Amino acid sequence: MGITKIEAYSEDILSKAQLFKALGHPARVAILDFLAKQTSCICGEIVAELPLSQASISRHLNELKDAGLIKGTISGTSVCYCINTDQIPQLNQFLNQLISPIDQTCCS
Amino acid sequence: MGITKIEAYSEDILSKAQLFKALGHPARVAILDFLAKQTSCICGEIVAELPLSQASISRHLNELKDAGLIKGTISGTSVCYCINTDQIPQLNQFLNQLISPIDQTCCS
DNA sequence: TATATTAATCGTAATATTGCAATATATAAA
DNA sequence: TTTATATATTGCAATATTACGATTAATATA
Repeated sequence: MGITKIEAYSEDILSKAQLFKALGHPARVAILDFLAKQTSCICGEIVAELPLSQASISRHLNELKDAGLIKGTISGTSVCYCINTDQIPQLNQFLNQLISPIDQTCCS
Repeated sequence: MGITKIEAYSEDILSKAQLFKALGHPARVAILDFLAKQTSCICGEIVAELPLSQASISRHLNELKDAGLIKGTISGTSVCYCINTDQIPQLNQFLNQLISPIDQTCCS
């Protein structure tokens, strides 16, 4: 999506931005939302759930996996996807830091 | 970034995806990180802080503003930007829901 | 008024994303 | 072994994003 000067930012910033980016598409939010309500999941069910082709969903699943937001294991002809919670606290912490009490005297 | 079938998702999903998308760039994460440490801020200081041109930063600030993640008021020749915390809880809640205890029997 | 300062906007080039159709791959079942 | 089922991958075409330089707009100051 255009040229990003990734070399100029800290690992920490880049890591968060990448995770948020992976979350920055309705299909992927919907997939995670769906997975959060399941104990396990097969890709096919997601295809039935979302208004996208199987190929598109496969791509989104792959992006989520690359970002470390889901993990999957192959079982027979189906693949089981689950949410990988490892990265979530990092994002929650960042968001909480944004809320943290500051004296907003200028823009309010 | 390609054609997204936004009309097919719920408002709730779209809203979250849009916020995450706005957070999905290192420059914008860095801007928010910087703003979180200030009580007030002038755009010029951000320009000095980041490895981007003034024009690029102005665009990122505008995107953050459009997303409702910052708010700004013009004061003299400078503009004061602050974090708008209104949307944050929505994201925190979503992330927490992803972590929420589920019986992951399949992918572990 | 003229000049300096600050931030927004415009134009353009490079690159990334999205979606679908078609195809490939792999396992299960007949 | 053949066929069916399920998921992944590839190859476009359309569109969005990013960054920068140059310019513009607006205010402050001399």
